Amino acid sequence: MADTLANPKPETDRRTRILDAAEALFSHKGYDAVSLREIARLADVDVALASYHFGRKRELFDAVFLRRAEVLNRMRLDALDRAEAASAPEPAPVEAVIQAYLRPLLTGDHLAEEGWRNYYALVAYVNNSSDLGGELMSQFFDPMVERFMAALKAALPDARPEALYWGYHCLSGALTLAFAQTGRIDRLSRGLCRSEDLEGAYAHIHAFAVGGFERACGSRS
Amino acid sequence: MADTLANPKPETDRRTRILDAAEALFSHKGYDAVSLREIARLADVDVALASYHFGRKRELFDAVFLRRAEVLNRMRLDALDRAEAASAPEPAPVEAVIQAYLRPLLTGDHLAEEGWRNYYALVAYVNNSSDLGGELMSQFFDPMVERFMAALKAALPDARPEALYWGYHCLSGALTLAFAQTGRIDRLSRGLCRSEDLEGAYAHIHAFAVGGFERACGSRS
DNA sequence: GTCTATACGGCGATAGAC
DNA sequence: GTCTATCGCCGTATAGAC
Repeated sequence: MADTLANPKPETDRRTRILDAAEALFSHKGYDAVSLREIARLADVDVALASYHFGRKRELFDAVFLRRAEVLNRMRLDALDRAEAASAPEPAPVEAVIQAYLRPLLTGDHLAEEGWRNYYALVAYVNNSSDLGGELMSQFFDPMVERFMAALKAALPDARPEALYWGYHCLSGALTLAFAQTGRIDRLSRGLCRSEDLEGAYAHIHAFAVGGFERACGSRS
Repeated sequence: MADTLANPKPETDRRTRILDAAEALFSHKGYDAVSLREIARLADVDVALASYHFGRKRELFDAVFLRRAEVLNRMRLDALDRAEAASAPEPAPVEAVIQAYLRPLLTGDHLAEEGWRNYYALVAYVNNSSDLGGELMSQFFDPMVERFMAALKAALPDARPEALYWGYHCLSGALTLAFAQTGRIDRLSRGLCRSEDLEGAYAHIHAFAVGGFERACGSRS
């Protein structure tokens, strides 16, 4: 269609600049503390351009939230596929399922990018928001989560279904609190643990969740 | 001092009405989405009265946060005292420590009160807020938490200290996500679990946390 | 002390002109 | 696609009534 390829660096799309600016601001200050003017200023575009591209403020927020959610879902589902393939025809063990859920997010090169750090803080904010949390998280993540629930059920066949759902709830809460990187664990541990160190947190959260699922969901392994 | 006792119901203090209104609004909409005018309207007082009693908006927020934090801290510390007394001279086992942390909050008559429900949602919001979370939670809860960390350390003497702090992080994340009552688990479980059912959640979160600490913190029990 | 009425400077969201 | 104008609400300060 377009022959705009002539321009080697298509000038970092103004639309993308708006998304980036919105992501950075929303993640640090939450939804309501951020204004469209502020986003426009940071993106170096006119105020009204955000509305032109995305509609209302809330729709811009959703667009920000969606953009990287799709990437995360793919990373996790790929990891789950690999874990299931590795143990086939047996179901993947609970350690491997939880690893597939956590590891693609808590380790890897993308952690160095500020955009991803920002996005994680945004997910933390949304997940624990009593008015946005249920709706947005379900909308963007639950199809992926349902595959993990099935894998957990296969790994823990003796579990009562409620225990599996509450187990996922605990895992989700632990992970997203880490995403918030509030610095609280730094203070509590007097510097021994650092909330910026998501890679270091991975092993701890993984071990905790495995132990939690095994105890709460009645593994007889 | 005062002989205002003559009035049987001292008309529900305007100051308290402001706190109640602020709590209800902050907990449902977060900090920035709420205006002082809205709070005053709900409390049926003049706008300026909030400033008169509490100063800046942020100071009102802190007052709301503090009011019930003190009650929670006392409930938990009393429960921990009882658990330690019950197992003396041995240290309280990890099950009992986690029970003392969770049970006073997740069970009891106060759960029927809307004010407490609102407050829990507020704690969920604050704990996962990347800018308020570290500061506010540490300020109001960490002295209490440090006694629990000591009890956990005594119960799990083989644990590495980092593992204990990350274990607490996981427990805190799981609990505060439950506080948010987002309705997400209802959707994910297709009605099998209900996020309003904090009493029902208690046993699941307790079991998960005990298993998590035992695995991640190397109990050899 | 406790409370009300009002005023001020500022900014965000949106509609409509260009 | 871009910008300008408008409108209403925001947090806060203050002067003074009870």
